[in-house]
Amino acid sequence: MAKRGYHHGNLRQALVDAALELIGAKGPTGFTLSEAAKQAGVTPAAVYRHFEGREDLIAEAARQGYEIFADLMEFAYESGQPSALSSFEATGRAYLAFARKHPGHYVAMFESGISVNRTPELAIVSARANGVLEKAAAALSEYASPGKRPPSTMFSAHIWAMSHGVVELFARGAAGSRSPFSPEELLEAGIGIYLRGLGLVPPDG
Amino acid sequence: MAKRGYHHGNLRQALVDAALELIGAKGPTGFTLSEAAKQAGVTPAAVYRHFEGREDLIAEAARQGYEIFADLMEFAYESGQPSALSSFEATGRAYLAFARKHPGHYVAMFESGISVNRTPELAIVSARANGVLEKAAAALSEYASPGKRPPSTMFSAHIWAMSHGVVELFARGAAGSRSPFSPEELLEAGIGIYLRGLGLVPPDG
DNA sequence: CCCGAAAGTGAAAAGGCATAACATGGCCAA
DNA sequence: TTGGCCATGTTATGCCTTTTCACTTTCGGG
Repeated sequence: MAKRGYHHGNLRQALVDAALELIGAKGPTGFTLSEAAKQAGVTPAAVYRHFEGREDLIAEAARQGYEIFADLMEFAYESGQPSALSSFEATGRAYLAFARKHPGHYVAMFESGISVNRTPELAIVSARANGVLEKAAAALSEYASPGKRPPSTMFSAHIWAMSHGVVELFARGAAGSRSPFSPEELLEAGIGIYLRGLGLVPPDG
Repeated sequence: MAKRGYHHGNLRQALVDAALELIGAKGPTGFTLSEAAKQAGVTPAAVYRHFEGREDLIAEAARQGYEIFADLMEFAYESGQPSALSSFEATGRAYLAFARKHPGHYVAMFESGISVNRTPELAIVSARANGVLEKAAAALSEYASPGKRPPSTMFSAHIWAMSHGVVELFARGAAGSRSPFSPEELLEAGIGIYLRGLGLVPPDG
């Protein structure tokens, strides 16, 4: 697996790994194709044997991120079964956990400026991640009175939006720069209030 | 005002305007200092008579954005008075409206990677915008039963997070790429459910 | 009127992206 | 075993961007 001699052996993935590390450390702007190449022990031109360019490399990093993300969501969903509520809450927590444990992937996915519609592959895997949350929302939604519940796609969109907003505004950047609360308690409380609004959790203290 | 001869007359603001236009059109990555200079009818080196560099120019664009944003929030707040609820809802809507009407400013503020703690000025004006939302949240919060309401700073953080999440995920990028709902109805419904969770609006249909 | 400082120019260094022509060596087939 | 194909990497090159430095032009106050 190590680069023995002229041919690297596994350059494509080595470049993705280098990109992830650099993007996680210095942001999508600080990341340069040249530095990723150097880190992989190769000249910048070699990158073009495996990717169409800088953007394409970032897109592949994002794709792998969505793959991991979808897997995590599915695992969280299973862990919460058979309770619809605990399944849902587990998937909600998975979002923040993913952002924390995979900063490079997270930034490539949500802060690098690449569109999810850039390639069909990216759209598909992103839809898979989205699908898990929607499934969890749909199952939980059954327990709400039909009169006041929104469509489950809207339900999941709300949860995704709040999760994303909490991560972007309060979990990234200078620590706690914008709020005295930890992102975890912020998100937990926010989702709790939202679910109470749907009548899905009891209005206790 | 027009650039008559050697001296421009108003280059600093002309550069900011060019930057805003370019950032709004091609994203923070697509924006280059050189192109902004060209658009202002000046060589790239001239930029350094007014800004420390590329980042500083973006930061100034963001600062002006926060200024407009804070003004909008304050105006929305006043418009809703004396009702705490309508004041609050107006400020919520102002977020999305701002993102729609000032894409360049919005991107410079939230997608360019500049930190709000970059300069004291930026931190102050951002705190001013934040303060309006917090004030609206605090006023409305009075009507919630003391037992189940969160601190008003958390309240406003939730609203800000959901607004930001909706804009980022559903209002920007390929239109409607991730949801069949318009950002406006998504946000309106989401905030409505959240407020119901706090017992601040009646649980009607 | 004149002279100093503010504001813009031109040139050049350093570095990134991208392409093209060239080099290497792994692997398959005869 | 050996010859050659072609995937993979390198070197060379062009163009663009950021940033700095020395130089020039103009404005405005004494």
